[in-house]
Amino acid sequence: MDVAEGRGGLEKRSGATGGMSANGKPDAPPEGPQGAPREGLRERKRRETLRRITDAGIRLFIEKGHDATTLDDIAAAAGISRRTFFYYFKSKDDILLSLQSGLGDMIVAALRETPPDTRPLDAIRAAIVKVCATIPADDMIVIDRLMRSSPTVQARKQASYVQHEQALFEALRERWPDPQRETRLRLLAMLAVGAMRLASDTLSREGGKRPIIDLLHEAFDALEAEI
Amino acid sequence: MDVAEGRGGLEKRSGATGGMSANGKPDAPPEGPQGAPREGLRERKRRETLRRITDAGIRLFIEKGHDATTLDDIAAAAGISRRTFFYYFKSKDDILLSLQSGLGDMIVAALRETPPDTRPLDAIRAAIVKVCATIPADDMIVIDRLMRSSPTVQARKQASYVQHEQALFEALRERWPDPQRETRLRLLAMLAVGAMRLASDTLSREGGKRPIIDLLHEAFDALEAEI
DNA sequence: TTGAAAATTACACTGAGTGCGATAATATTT
DNA sequence: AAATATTATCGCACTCAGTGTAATTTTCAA
Repeated sequence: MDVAEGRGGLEKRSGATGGMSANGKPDAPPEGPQGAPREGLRERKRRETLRRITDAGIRLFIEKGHDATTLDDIAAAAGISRRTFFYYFKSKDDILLSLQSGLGDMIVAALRETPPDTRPLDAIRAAIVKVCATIPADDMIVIDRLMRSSPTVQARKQASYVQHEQALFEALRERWPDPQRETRLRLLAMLAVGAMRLASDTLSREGGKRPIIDLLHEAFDALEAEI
Repeated sequence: MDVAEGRGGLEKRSGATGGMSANGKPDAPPEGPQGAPREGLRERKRRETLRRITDAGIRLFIEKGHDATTLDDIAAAAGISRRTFFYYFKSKDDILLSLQSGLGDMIVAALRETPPDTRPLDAIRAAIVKVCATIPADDMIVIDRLMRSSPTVQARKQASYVQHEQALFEALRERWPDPQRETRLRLLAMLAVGAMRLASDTLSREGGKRPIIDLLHEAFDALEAEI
């Protein structure tokens, strides 16, 4: 019983990127032409199973703690075999990590959709705010708490911030390719990811008292004032 | 065979903090009064064993790769039982991580020994440079390469940077307690750790062509120019 | 010397993750 | 519709990391 109780949204997970992005099997649907892709039975089942695994995992992590939850528990609760679990996720930890790993790409995508004449830092801020706004605060807090309960997961989460920073930097450089400013862009990427970290930490520390958007703007304002 | 070959210093490891810093058993010697602490047989043996384990681990990681090296291999090569390994290290990965984890404390310590009238950023830079100067470049590169060969170790390494940042921030705040500047100190800690990361990455990428000190100053200069 | 503390070990156990191969479900082609 | 390919599911056996326990030996201190 490491992490227990937990209030709001839990049966209606939302911004889950899906599993196995780095593995090879799922996460690459047939993709019909366009308009009415039809989505196929297989697709639907796959996503349902993915969802069932994720929900079962999170529920059990909350109920019994991360370490005390075995893969057999999760598989049983999700109605699949232990072996099938590994068809969807590379590891137990990836249940939680998969909810975080898509962030980097989402931010980069949002950055690209930003008006052409925006200043770099404003563009980054807008992209991050836009992405974070789509994630329910309750989910964010629950996931964050669970991640803290396992050192390995926590470490991988922090490592993913480094990935985000790298991806962000590359996206920035692609858009503002002036070599003179490369260092500045690197600094901005650091700063932006730092602001995300600060906001996320504060959100968890406060238990969701203030909305993540406010915390993000606050962090950006504070750091921007010092630059 | 993930990571193979490896040139220079390997039998003469140096900046190893020792094991189990977070566990509970070793790493807390009886500590004689002062002057000639006498060091005791027990101490000496403990450190020798620690060294044997570390050297055996690193050698095997290089020879056969991180994953292909089992704890039995390491224990056998170090002349101890498998069970005794866990008396010295919490996990296989900690062999590598222990070489990194002491950095934070060393930097904080060096920061405290800095002249009283130094500017924060200069103090940080001096502290980091001082600590990094004590670590042989060859060791740094080998360790870094090994760490990259295991995703878990790599993640934990990056997580340790976050710890360093936090420790650094707290040390700074302790010395410049003005609440007005708290955000700036946080930014400086981010920046400093970022500079370390940049320098360390470049060192590995270049294979040690330029000394770490130069790279550090370069990174600090570049980032400082943008602030 | 004697008794406490620390170090070493064996043994047995849990649980994560993998390789292999079989079978069933879905999709695609003819 | 039947044949064929692809994908999903599963079981089994295996390796290996890591832990709990308890016994034994080595070092230290009184």
